[in-house]
Amino acid sequence: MSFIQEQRKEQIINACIEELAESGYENMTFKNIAKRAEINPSLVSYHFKSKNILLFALLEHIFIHKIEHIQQSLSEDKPVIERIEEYINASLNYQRKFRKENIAMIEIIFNARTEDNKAFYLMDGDEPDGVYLILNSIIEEGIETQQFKSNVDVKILTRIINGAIDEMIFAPENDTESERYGEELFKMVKDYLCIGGGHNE
Amino acid sequence: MSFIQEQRKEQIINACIEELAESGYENMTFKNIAKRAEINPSLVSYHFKSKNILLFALLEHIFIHKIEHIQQSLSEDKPVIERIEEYINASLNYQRKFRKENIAMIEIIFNARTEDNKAFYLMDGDEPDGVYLILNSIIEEGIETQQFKSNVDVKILTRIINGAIDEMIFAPENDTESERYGEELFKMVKDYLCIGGGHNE
DNA sequence: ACCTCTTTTGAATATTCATTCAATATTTTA
DNA sequence: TAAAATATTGAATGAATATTCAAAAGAGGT
Repeated sequence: MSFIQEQRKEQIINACIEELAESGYENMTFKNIAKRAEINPSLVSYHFKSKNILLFALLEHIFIHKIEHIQQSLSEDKPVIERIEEYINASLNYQRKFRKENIAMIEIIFNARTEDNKAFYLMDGDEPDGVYLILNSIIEEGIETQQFKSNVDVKILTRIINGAIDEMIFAPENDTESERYGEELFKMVKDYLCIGGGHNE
Repeated sequence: MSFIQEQRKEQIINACIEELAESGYENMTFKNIAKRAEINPSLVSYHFKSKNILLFALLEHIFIHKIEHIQQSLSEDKPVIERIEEYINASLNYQRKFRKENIAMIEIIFNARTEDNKAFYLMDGDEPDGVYLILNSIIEEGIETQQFKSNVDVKILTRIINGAIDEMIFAPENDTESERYGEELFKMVKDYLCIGGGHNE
């Protein structure tokens, strides 16, 4: 792919993110995207053969961006439980710092549909992916190295944590609230997860 | 309002719920609604002056339905902590039993926008409402009666619990999984919430 | 049976959308 | 520099949309 193509595609994708964050999915039309990118609407069609192709590219772009952000926040050498804390904080941090990307992601996931009309958010991959995969493997490592209780259900805990994190979307955009939220969530998870936290094994 | 109007409106609302659950927001057109209800598209316009009026009516209908379902599942006399358990189970139960209504609700909340283009899911009421309000007051009662720790942040905990519950949407529709999920979530909350659960107060 | 109000229809309107295409401009290659 | 490939434009197409409206059908009361 030529340099100019790369550049145009990124320009279009950025315009999409802004349009989505500001005006929502139903205003993410080729016309509005083009206006924001200061190009001709047909050019969007030219670079992305169809709207669905554009949506998939957009989603992948944001996914990678988010995963990278979280990965970078995780240390290698610290105890596993601390990496859980880092994961929670990094996720909440992403929501604040990259609110546009985060909202754009939500807009797509809950609005877009495949060609056979299946909602993105209801697609059931049996294997965890994306950020789910990261958290999953941290917890699994904790169990294997006997730092976490052996009877923990990884899938369930992953879901609970990510669900709690995602819910912060609805909260007002306030840094201190978000930090406290992370602290409390982590406290809760730690006691549940760590040996000697009050549970029967 | 005449009897026939009541009846028609309910018929239209039910058609909407089915259309939303089956085909999603962008297929919830007057034409499709009418086809499902076996009436003329203009008749939908006649009963609901605009699409947004229909959306609000629809949302209210489902909210009330959900709140009633949860309220009915809560006992009056049991200890507060058990009502938390009931709340969690009733919420998860609703998601399974009334999946159509639940998905319809999500479709609206994440897709619909006010006339000044504000997303429903990003509207910030400062006061909690709906199911948030129910859980909020249960926790508050527990704190006041000193059954729960005094330093618990009600808003944060409410958000964590509801977030974890909502995330189960993404799970495969499996009753046993959902029940186990509720059990684990409750375990976690109970230890966090109850005096003698391992925390400093 | 007649009148009035409500309900329902079918057609018409105006708008918006993604996509296509031929024509033009720009860049790359030889 | 000439030729070829790529990038960009503006106009056109066809399909789908919410909403309006005049007319028809139906119901209830007198």
